Amino acid sequence: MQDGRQSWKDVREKVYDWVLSGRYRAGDKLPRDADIALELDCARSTVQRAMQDLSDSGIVERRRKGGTRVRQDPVVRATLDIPITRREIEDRGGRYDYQLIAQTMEIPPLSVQAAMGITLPRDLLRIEALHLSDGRPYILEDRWVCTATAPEILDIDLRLENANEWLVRHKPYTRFEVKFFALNADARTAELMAATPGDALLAIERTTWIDDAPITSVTSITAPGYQLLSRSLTASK
Amino acid sequence: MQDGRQSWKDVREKVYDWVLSGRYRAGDKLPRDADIALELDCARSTVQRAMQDLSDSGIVERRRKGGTRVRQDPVVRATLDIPITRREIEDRGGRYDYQLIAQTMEIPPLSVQAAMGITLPRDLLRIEALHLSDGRPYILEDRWVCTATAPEILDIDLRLENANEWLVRHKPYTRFEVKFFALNADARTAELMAATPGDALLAIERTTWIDDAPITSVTSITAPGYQLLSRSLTASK
DNA sequence: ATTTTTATTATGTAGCTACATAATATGTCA
DNA sequence: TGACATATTATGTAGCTACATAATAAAAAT
Repeated sequence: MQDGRQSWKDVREKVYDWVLSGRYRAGDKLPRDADIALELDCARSTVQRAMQDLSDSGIVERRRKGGTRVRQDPVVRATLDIPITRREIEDRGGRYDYQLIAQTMEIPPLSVQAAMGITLPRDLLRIEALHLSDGRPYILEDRWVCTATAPEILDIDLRLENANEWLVRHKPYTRFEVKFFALNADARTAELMAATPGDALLAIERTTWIDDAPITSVTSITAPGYQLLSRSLTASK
Repeated sequence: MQDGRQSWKDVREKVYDWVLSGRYRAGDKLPRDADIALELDCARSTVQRAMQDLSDSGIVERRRKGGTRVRQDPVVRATLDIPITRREIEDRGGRYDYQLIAQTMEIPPLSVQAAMGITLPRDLLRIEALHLSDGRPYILEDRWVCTATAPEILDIDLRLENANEWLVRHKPYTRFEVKFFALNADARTAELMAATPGDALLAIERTTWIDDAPITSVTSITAPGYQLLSRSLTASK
């Protein structure tokens, strides 16, 4: 960085220090960007970038003409990376295995229809598969694929190729939703996951669309003890 | 927007369309920003902003001198807003109630010490409290507060004032971590939450620091059926 | 007094330039 | 040939200007 110059990250930190030190408290109005720029001796565009980031992080609220205020009820905004399962395992140094359990054409249950936003019921491709880490069950996935949106998947041999990875490479999406919840392992899940029936398992449901057409909805049931961690934010980037 | 001008969001959409259409596939190298700017007739800075956003979303990878490539293994990057419980309930039109269960000074278990990064065990303030929605148990929180970092909390009457809200207003943090997992309700939790022992419950553990000093670590056990949803990303902003 | 219109103001954004930075490619010397 | 120094290149960032946009405040009209 050049001498007299300072990064927008420095500006963000300085402004946030004002909040930390109590110079500005929850609900207080901050000076306008131009005045902050003057005080910190930098360009308004630099302040703008810093304030935008503080706004993205949920620390301040900005309104045109209204100015910038410290948020009353700061939300905790966490960013989660949900990697491809194979990578998640291999990055930890584990051995990844994939096992197709079942592949059928079925009319999905109402819960899946709702998640995908489907109105008239139609046969979808259902794939049940097991992801293993070092030979142990890691994630049990129950996937529904809309063959109207992704007909090419019917030509794939899903015993050899992983549906998740094929979709992620060949069917980029424009929108997605993720849902987290806990469920008790039923007898079949417990057997497949080498768990005890009744065990509390973390489930992650993901649905993707290309524009308004649903591509796939998958519920990943994780092995007992699985934990999902956020990437630390706020001071990072 | 002025006539000839186009937003960086338009540029992002156009470039993403190239990925969707297959003009550039996973692993392919995209033209340099300057050339894209020429093709789309806009400034390089606009392309830079668009590409930065695609990079943030996990769609492309950028490296100085190396250029920009479509990611091989796109990660699903979800953003979660974890609001203050009172707001979460009131925003849905519910009635919020808060109930302090216990307040003690204790040496925390190893798991909490680990989460906070504490080396030498010391008495911390432990708060157990129940958040209710329309009179029904909603979240059971088990909180540990580092009284060295936040001594002022000892002057607060926690029967009247909610520890979470007090901390969030008076102890802004510079770093935090979130962890999600599932657990089976034990007898005591089941009783407090009006659940059945063994029920699978979603738990959210949050720890905050100011610089390197831990402030608080809280495990929020949610009521049966609780679901956590992501804010939809990618096409938004 | 109330509604409507107009001015004002703070943030938002695009384009430009100049330079920093990091990674790679090239060239030089032993 | 291999190690090291140097040049090149694409992205990253700060500062500037100009104008857009939205929200509010002030003024005018009913």
